[in-house]
Amino acid sequence: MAEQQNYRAPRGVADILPDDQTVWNAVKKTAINTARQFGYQQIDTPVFENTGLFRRGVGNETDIVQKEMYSFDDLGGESLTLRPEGTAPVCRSYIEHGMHNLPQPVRLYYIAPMFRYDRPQAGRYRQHHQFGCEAIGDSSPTIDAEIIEIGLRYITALGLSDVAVRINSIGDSETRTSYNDDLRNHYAKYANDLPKVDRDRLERAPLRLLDSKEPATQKLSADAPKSLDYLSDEAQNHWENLLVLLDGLKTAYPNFSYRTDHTLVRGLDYYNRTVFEFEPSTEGSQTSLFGGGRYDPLIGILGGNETPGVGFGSGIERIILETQRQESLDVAEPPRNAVMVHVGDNATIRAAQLAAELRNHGISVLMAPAGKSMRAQMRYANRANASYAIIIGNREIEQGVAAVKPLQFDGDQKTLSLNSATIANFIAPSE
RNA sequence: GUGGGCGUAGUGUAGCGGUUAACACGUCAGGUUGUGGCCCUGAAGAUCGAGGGUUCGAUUCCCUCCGUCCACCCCA
Repeated sequence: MAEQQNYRAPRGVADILPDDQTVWNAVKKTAINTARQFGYQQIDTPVFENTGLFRRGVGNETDIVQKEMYSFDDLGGESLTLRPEGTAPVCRSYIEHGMHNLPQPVRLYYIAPMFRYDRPQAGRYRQHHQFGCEAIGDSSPTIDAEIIEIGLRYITALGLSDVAVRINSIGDSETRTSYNDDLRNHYAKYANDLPKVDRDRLERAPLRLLDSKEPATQKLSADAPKSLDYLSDEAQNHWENLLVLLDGLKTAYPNFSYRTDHTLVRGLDYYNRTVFEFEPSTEGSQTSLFGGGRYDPLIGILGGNETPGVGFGSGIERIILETQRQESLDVAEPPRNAVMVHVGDNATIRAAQLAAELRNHGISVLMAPAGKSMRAQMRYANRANASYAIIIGNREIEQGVAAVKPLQFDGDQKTLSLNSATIANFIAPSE
């Protein structure tokens, strides 16, 4: 009666299969080590939050909030949203747990799934994972530089090269208004020449005209007013100090260079002053590997005391794509210690017992499939990438021994007494 | 949300308006007496993405949907 349904993963989401896990783990480990090297501590926030957190935090007019959120009402009628980005939740947690009582700045990192209802394509998924860092409670440009340095170190540790760093300062909210007005006036003079996508943006988000991909608009952007010319004295000072600090990084990172780009703006409302983006110099569209900036207004917007913050997010999937494109990561699954080859009911029972004892010695042991021929089990051991085959048949049971055969290197098969300590001693423990 | 390419066994591919849809890898089983990797033999595995249409007949042509990839949008 019921139609048979073949389920597939929903659009834009993916399984991370066992063969993918080695790369994933290598990248995550690199991320964690890098963050720790800068004194950042891990934080995990819930996968869903109250919808209002993102409406207020990310900004109600942003594309993320307008059309990309997975929002739903729970059974109690509460509107919840699958986390589309990591900064607002971390700031919520900072406020909720009174982290202003900790030594400032509070340095936090996370590796977590993010959800955005978006049309999938290479490097863009409805569920993707971000490695992110947030430094909250310090307005000094040294922290801006630190956040960018984490990116450099991360990219370097992954063996990636040809990654371009662009930075800009979009100023403070006080100066942004007059900047936006001037920007709007600049483009408005040529409004009739603008493509309609950009004409729409003119009112709504003039900043976005700056990074428009439309050639007609780009031509106008070249001599558009620059946010850097509108900085308050304080923001100007912050910006200049940041550049000095970044120049200072060149001794530790000889290949590091950056470019200030007055067309760099970001799509989340909470940013002020410093914004930056890392992208590979190779062609492609979904290229932003690492991006972020300063968000001094955010904690206040979310109801906390005015507290400065700066951070970044970096997409794990995109990083993996890039390491594969550059073949910069050489990851291989290490061999397993041993596969237990056992023929005969008594041998199987004894082999299972021995395997359990060997695991007490820290050895990883895989049972070959029971009831199959010895040849089949040996083939299994080979495919399992095992260092040793431990062979137990009726002959071994009678003599109280086990045959131990090295599979990964040349060497003779040894007959050892059927004793876990003896065998464990012969096989090097996993660590 | 817009535009374009693609959709054949687990994976990667071939194929053609017409009888049993091919190949490689992988899987499973063998290659005599209990031992892997190479090699050899055999087997299983595909309603040719789904639905509809054109046709005597479609996996092959057309439409819709779904998925995927690319570009836009946006962003990580």
